[in-house]
Amino acid sequence: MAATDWQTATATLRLAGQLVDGIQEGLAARGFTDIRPAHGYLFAALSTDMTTAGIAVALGITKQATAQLVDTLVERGYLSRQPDPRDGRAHLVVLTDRGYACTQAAEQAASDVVNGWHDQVSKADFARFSHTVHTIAKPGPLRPSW
Amino acid sequence: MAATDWQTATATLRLAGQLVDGIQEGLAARGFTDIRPAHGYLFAALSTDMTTAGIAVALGITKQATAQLVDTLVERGYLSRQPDPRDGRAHLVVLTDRGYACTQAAEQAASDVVNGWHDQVSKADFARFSHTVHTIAKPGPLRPSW
DNA sequence: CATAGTAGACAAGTATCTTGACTATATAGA
DNA sequence: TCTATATAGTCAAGATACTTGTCTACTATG
Repeated sequence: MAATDWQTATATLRLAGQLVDGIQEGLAARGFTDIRPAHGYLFAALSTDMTTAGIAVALGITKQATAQLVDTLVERGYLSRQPDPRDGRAHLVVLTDRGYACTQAAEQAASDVVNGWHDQVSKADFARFSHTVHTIAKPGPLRPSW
Repeated sequence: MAATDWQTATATLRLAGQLVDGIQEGLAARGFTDIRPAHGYLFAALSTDMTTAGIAVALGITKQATAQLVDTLVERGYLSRQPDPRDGRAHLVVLTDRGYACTQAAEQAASDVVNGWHDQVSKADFARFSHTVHTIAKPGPLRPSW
């Protein structure tokens, strides 16, 4: 029996929810208990030498919301703000060692979850699934699902 | 080049986010502009003759949070509360006509998004994708991704 | 050098949850 | 039947993750 589009949609949403929960649990198991999913999305958007405004664009949220998340992560020792040598108004947001360790742990936790998927279907099915997801998920900001 | 597990994970999260955004836009296009994703999750959890407490279990959130969402949807004309003939403490939450129309619109909007996926890959790839998603997404509450 | 644009901070408000405490009703056991 | 316990729902307060609006300091353009 073929699944309806609606069933495919809800299964996709459940899968994403379970992935987020799995990453969250994996981070907690690795000692990062003060990180929430929203912080993970920020980490994922972070590349080198980004300003708050740049992160806001990458995340698709406002500068103010970004600044609040960055504030929290600076307080908790995951990020620091450095003056931008090329712009007196701006600060560059950089990962601390702890922040880098956290991103590594998050990637491992995500990998563990995806490996669990791998074990439930054939190698060929998983490869097709992965390929299809990459094909149909448009590039763009990685944001919370609301 | 095979994608890493991390890339598969992030693509899955982007896909889910785009699905939620698409449903949201589809609902707005059909005239339901005062519905938010959290309300959609509640609609999805709703079957006939459910109490607030039952919905809370189905959604995986507290009774209080459920009651607040139901309050909002009653105010906006999507739901009504009826006394439960079998339990003097309880109220049955039922869809109004408008609420039913909204769930239909949401399913159509979701279907439109999934059809967009369909068009980007072969029929066989989509069928495998759909099957794999159903296999690896564990049953359980359909909740927001954080 | 004047003007317009951008980075970020400050303040207030909204949506979606949480925990804790409470009332009213239901149910199960002595 | 009476009592103890569990459950449905409400009220209140607080946390998190956003929003809009406003403002200052600095940059860039012409």
